[in-house]
Amino acid sequence: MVAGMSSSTYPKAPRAGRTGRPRSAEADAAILEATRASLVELGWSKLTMGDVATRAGVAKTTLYRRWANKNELVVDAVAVLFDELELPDRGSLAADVEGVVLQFADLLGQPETKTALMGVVAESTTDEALRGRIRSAIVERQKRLVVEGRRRAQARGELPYEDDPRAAARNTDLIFDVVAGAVVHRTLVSAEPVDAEWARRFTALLVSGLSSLTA
Amino acid sequence: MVAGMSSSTYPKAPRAGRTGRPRSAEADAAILEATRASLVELGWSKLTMGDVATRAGVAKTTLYRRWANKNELVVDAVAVLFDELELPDRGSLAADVEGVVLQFADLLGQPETKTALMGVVAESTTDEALRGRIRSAIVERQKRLVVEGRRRAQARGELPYEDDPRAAARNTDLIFDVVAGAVVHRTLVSAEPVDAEWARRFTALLVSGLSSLTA
DNA sequence: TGGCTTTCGCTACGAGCCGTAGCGTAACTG
DNA sequence: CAGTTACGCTACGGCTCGTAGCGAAAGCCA
Repeated sequence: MVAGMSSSTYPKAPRAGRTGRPRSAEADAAILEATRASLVELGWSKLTMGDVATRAGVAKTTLYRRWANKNELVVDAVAVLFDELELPDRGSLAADVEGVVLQFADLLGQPETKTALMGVVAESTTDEALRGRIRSAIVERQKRLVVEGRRRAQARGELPYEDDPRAAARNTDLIFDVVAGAVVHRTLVSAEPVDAEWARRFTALLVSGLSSLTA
Repeated sequence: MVAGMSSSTYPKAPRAGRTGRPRSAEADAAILEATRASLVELGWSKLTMGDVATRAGVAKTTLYRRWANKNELVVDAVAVLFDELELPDRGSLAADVEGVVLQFADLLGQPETKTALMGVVAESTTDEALRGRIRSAIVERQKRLVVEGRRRAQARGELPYEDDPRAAARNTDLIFDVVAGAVVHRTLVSAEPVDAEWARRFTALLVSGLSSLTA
């Protein structure tokens, strides 16, 4: 847990003034927890604001004081789960890749994570604001894992240094999309498990390319 | 257009008997077309059965005679779009990969495709039957592109032959998840364009591995 | 041709959810 | 204490869902 910056930044910020009764932090936590629980049981389309309110032991109006709609609520409810991702130094580039792949797969193995992630992505295809929210809350944060992994590999001499910062950024984006995309596709579209053996074979492909598959 | 086997296999099959008024083929086409149009304008969550019926010039009850719910309808409406994917021989493994990546990116560039694909995937995380429907209608069909591409590359001497059929199948699945996953993630999650330059760099990474990125 | 079967468009309906308004009460500030 | 804001609760109009029932249309078969 490094970041922790998931402060209570609602879409609907409380009035700038400082007086009056403050919003209940317990209600915040209860609502987000109830949202995750409801996602697990009901899935994306059958999740209702009324059900979340009931589970959280909170009035429905309290939800609407904080979030304007279902999409905003679910993004916030799930974003904190991604904060758990870490990248401890496992000694080699391949070991680092394998480790983060398995870690990400565990995260996507949780029903609320995969349901919510795909749901908000689907909505974001017709909602520009939501797209930006996903990018800042999830995508940009996770890229740090790639940056860190490359930096270590370069220090070990496993990868060449990249002088042009723009090219380095492009490579970071590319690697991120390949790693995250493969795990997401394997887990959610192909609906096959990401186990240690798959992680090992994927890492070999990523590090050495197609010709390495039968080696 | 090779397959074409997207015959009118409704979830709700007409009564096995052969007598009586047949279902209107024009209505079928109009409904599926209206579904795609509605996806573009309204997105996944705001698409309603009544709206689709109105657009198609058809009674709402006619929809429910064919499809039990929104998920089934959308899967069928979008599945045919994937039939357009081809894999012409472009002379080399790299060229074949680049070609199919750009082709797949074009497909995902259509609003109805990305909205529908992510929407049904999200629903499939809590719907086993829908998951199977996606696998058979989309995943398994597209894998043929990978099989064909590998076969050609082996014939050219670009890739070694694989004796063990089980290992070959595992490699096919792996490559499929990496290619499709990267394109989907780049397009929908990172929300960045898949252009010719990205396709070229992705192909280099896939064929030769991480160390090739700065070459 | 007539009889049988199934689909069609149409209308109507109960049920459920959405998002908001209004009220009295609770909590915190100066 | 007065002022301000959040809270729980109730109620509401509006929309969508999925189904039922009707008469008419469109096929098949004797």
